[in-house]
Amino acid sequence: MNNPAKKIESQVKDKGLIETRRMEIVRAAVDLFVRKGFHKTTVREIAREFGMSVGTLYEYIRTKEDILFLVCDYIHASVRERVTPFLEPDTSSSASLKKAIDAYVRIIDEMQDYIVFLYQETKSLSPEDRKYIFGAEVKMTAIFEDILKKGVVAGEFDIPQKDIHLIAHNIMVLGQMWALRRWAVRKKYSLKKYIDLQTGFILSDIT
Amino acid sequence: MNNPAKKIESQVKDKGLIETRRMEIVRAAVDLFVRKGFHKTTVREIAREFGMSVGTLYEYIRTKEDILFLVCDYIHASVRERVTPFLEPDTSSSASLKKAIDAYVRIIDEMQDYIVFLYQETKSLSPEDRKYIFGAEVKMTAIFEDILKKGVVAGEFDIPQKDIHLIAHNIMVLGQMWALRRWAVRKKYSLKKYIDLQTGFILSDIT
Amino acid sequence: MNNPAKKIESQVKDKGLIETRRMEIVRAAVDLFVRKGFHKTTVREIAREFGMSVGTLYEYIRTKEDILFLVCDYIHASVRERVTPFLEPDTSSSASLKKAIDAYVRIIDEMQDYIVFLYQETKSLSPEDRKYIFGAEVKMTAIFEDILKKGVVAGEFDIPQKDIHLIAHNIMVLGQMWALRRWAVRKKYSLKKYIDLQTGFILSDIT
Amino acid sequence: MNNPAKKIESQVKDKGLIETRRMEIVRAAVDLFVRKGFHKTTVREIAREFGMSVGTLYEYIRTKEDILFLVCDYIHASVRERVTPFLEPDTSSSASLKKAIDAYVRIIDEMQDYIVFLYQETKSLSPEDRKYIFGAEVKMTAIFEDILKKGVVAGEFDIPQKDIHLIAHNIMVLGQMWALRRWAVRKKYSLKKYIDLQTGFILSDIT
DNA sequence: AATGAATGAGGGTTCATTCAT
DNA sequence: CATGAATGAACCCTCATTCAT
Repeated sequence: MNNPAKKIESQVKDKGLIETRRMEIVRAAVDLFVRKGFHKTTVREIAREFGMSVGTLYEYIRTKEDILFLVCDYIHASVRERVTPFLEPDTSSSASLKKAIDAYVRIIDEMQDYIVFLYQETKSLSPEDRKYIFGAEVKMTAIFEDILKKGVVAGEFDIPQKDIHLIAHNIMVLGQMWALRRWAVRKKYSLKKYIDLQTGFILSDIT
Repeated sequence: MNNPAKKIESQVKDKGLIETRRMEIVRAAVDLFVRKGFHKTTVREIAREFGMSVGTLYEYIRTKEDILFLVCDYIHASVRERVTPFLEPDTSSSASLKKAIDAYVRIIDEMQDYIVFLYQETKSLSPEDRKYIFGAEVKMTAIFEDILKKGVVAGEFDIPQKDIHLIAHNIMVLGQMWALRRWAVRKKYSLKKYIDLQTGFILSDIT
Repeated sequence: MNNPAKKIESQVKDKGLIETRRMEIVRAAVDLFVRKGFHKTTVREIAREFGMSVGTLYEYIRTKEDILFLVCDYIHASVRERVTPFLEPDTSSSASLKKAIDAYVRIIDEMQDYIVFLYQETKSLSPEDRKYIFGAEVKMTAIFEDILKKGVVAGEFDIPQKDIHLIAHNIMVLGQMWALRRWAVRKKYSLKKYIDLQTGFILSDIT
Repeated sequence: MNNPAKKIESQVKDKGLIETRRMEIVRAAVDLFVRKGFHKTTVREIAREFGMSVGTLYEYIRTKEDILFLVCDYIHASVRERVTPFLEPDTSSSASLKKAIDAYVRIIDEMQDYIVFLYQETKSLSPEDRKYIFGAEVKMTAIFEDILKKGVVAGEFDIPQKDIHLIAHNIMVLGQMWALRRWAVRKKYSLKKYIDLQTGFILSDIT
């Protein structure tokens, strides 16, 4: 999928195999982590899910926290990867924005457990890894910043240069909110309704 | 401060003493939790900070998770308690709302570590306790719903009945975002600027 | 017995209890270590021998290496303690020396397994602890240096000042040799014969 | 170099190759062992140093302990091999002895780390292997016994038949002491001075 | 003959909780 | 009510050895 900047050491030499196995590890771990939390998931459980022995698991990582990093990175990359196809310019800037927000929130809807997990366990990463993950969040935010900027240039959006950053963050948060506050928001609003309303609010802020 | 609906069992009979001691426990635990996370904080450490023995600590709680619950409850109660004084009706509904948001975000700013903690560790609570904590969040949200409703009744705000709920949540989130995304938002905006901008967006949505 | 300069941290507060328990730990560990070697002895085994749980064991030490240190210290202290009574000045310097060597070698004979162990496992100590243990060896050597010096002062021994140190070491080694090379030396010499011969050699060097 | 009496099984048929490879293994392992100790050195590390895979390594040995045996044997053989050239009879028995001791201690000085290692890790060998290594020590001791016996026969040394054995051991120990007690002895004596003094003591015992 | 990924038993250590005093 | 020593299950991780390729 992607190649984390951070290099995790491995006993195994075959690069391709490392890639494959790590993907398997992530897939095994992510659901366990989401269901039980990072701390309550055992390395043994991951290995079992992974379908291999603990020993083999440790051939591909150094510590349990490496798995957490791999998982966090995977989630972020997945979101970005899945949003990307919906980012081609549309008939108008607001159409582009609408489409992007729509795709983004729908993807979050599908990955809600993962998003919640990300919010909760990022803090268990080492400062260094945490920084890397924040970097991924920044990149994601930049996607919306770009659309907004283009809209301003096109004369379609009316936003002071300085506020663009904040609105991009607001869009990010509005998406995450669908996952983080699902216990409340879902009771009253369907996904479609939620997207419509929130998109409306954003557009009213910038036009 | 407040009396958690949920009754945590205790070996001790004296109700007043229970109250006092639990407050001490919370104060000892909260900083430890915030600094190191729930899982990485040991009961021993809490007892040491608490100034009493582990044995005594366990006279007032049943499990480590009880402490987590107590702490979560305490944080929530603190926010609500500190916001309340700023809720008296002002000259206009929008003035009331502005004042409430301002107070709310400023309090979050002061308690940012606690807010972040809440987001991260609530999941470690038992489903029952988690529900209780969500209830507290609902109550908090209701504060903003009330103000919005009053503004609608007063003819000052123009919001479909159904959207009020969402906007109240948006306000809640805008506050928490100041804590949760501080690593990004703070680089560009001062607290005052942030409040001004976000309040502006909310008002533009409802007037 | 003695109070190691080095303070090993403990979870337990009662100083007396620490002393008692550590003595029990040492006694449990020493035979296991001697029989199986340090690395092949499990902390679990020590605990079982100790008659308590692993948890309890770890209340009194920090790491397995702490046990090794305790054991090494104990062995050294035992030898010194048991030699001391035989160190009162006798009718002549050579009588004193003979008595001291005799006592020393006989004690080594009784503690031979321990002595061999000391030679083999000291290297597993941290540099700091190793230095401490060497210090004990130096003190022991000083006992013989003292006797030799007194004999020189008394005009009974004829040794250049500079050589005293080496002869003291030779005496130390002659004792340890009885333990370290028992597989060879014992086949040919009884303990008494060994002591007589070696004492003779030492005396012929210095008179 | 030499051919251990003990036959270590091997998957490989080619005898010459076995010999060569085992020599490489020893050379790879010996420094690792000396530096980190037997238990703290992993087979993986040895293979890496050896420049081949673990699999290949295991073609030439059965267990990690086989490597230890090979290394111990190698060290012993090295000492004996290097001492041998200095064993031709000299003008007199005491000249021969002096030359032998001098060579022996100098070689120990050069191989001090190895000697210390031998003392510390021999116990990790199987009883059978240990016996073999002791045999090597016996052979080495016999070298000095021979010189002493010749001196007695020549009428140059005056030692009761029975004591020869012990003196030979004393010479062995005096050499090893230079390595084992280097932390103490070296502070006061140069190698040359040490040899002179100790040789003097030995000669005074036997003439 | 050479490789190196796979194995899994077992090691040291931690820590929430209990209970005798 | 208070204490803190005792417990032991459970955790993360290592590493000698094997075996399919």
